[in-house]
Amino acid sequence: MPIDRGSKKAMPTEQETGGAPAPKEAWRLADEREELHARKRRLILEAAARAFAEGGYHQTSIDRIAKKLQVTKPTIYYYVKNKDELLFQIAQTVLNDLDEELAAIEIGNFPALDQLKIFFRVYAKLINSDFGYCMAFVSDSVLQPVSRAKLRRYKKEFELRVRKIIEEGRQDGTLQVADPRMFTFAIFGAFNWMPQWYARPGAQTVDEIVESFLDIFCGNLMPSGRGAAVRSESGQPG
Amino acid sequence: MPIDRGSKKAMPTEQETGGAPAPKEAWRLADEREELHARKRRLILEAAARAFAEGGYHQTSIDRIAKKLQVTKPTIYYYVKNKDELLFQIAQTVLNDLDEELAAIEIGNFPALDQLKIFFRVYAKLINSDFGYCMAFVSDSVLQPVSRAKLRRYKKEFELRVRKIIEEGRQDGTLQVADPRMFTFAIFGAFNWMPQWYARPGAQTVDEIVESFLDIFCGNLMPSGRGAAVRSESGQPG
DNA sequence: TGATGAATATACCGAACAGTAGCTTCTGTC
DNA sequence: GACAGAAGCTACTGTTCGGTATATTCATCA
Repeated sequence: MPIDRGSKKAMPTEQETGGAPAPKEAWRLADEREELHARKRRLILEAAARAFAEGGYHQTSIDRIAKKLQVTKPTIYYYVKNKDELLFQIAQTVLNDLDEELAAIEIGNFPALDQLKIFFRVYAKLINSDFGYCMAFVSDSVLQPVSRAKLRRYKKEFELRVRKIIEEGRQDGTLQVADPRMFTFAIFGAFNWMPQWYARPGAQTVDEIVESFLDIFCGNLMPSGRGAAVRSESGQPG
Repeated sequence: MPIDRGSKKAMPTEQETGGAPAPKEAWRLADEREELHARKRRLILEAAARAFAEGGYHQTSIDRIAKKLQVTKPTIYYYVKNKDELLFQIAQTVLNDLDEELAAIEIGNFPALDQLKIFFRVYAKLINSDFGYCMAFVSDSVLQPVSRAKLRRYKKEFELRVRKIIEEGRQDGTLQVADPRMFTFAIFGAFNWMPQWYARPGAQTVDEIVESFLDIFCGNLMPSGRGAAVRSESGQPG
């Protein structure tokens, strides 16, 4: 019976078993094992995400994912409870990443407009990855109601945080926005749709596209001709 | 053996069979039958579109669609060749509708900006219907390569026609657009994403949302008070 | 060296479902 | 009223696939 995989790291805070302390060596090995486990789990998620993004959730069998990793189906099930779970974990991973990024942005005390731009540069990268694609396109309607509701709540929370930035931008006058709610939907829609038309090693890089989009939405019109989309603000916080 | 359902109406131009002409009555009845057939076929497509939109393509069995229509599965297959075909027909119907609308718009000699607005008012309605949703979200990756390629070509053609309108708008100065291609992607993305967040009988009507979006993209400042989204190029701070 | 348990494999089950064969029924025609 | 063909049904097939029971391998440890 496999142990509970839910707990993140289970860092053993000294010997819980009051008796003789297990040798350090044992703990180290246990940790390594756990890390290896986490790493393999991650590999599975990655293979799944790629497969889902390429062929769709239902057209992708667990067997196929297993074959890609050169293992067998039960091995997958050793690391993941369900096919659903697979998808759910993928989406959650993305949302966690996004959460961290957004938190960092919120802390750094930039002007709202800059916050928005920084956020969508990150967001565009993510949404064009296999993970991001799964989160945006695959996740809904496939999951169990509970997981679905959870993800929706999470997504909604995001949208609100971004909307808040937009509202700030409107108040300090750096963003000309009539209806922040609609604006949020529009800009998310535009970015979310990217993977539908953007071919990976296309003529344009993701970054170039992002700048174009930010131009469109944030009204940064270039005074002179082409490509004056100067990234005025400094780089990422960090 | 059922007759070929591909031909649209098969209007019998007088008696093809050189012999005795069939009585008019017979033709009339045949036409009625054919019309009834087409109508039923349409009902099937509608039921399918609704089911696909609600539950996803793969989660929807033909049996389920049949049950909704209070018939049995083989009946569906009497009208449609494949499950694929079902989806393909749905998408094609939408694209045909869109084609007609766009053609009408192109003919009427409006200014580009107006053309764009008229188009997206129609488009938003469509994309929020079951048919439109299926076209935008379900169709890809599910279909056979041939059908898929066909739809893609069709969609691409559209995008180009709309882009052309946008380019005209740029040239006559009614649209401030730096990169028409990117602008096209952005605006389509925003609209395509609508059904992901818009709840049918929501606080806002589709029309209201469309106007908000057109505001955002086409800089249509509303005369009354708030948020005069004057999109004349306000440079970026810094 | 034998015990333990993690990690992977083999082999299978049962359900769901697309699609079909072939029978029946109903309607208009001759 | 016999025929033809459209329209629909019951009952079945074949396959795919998620998921599992169970065996096997292998490293760690006592």
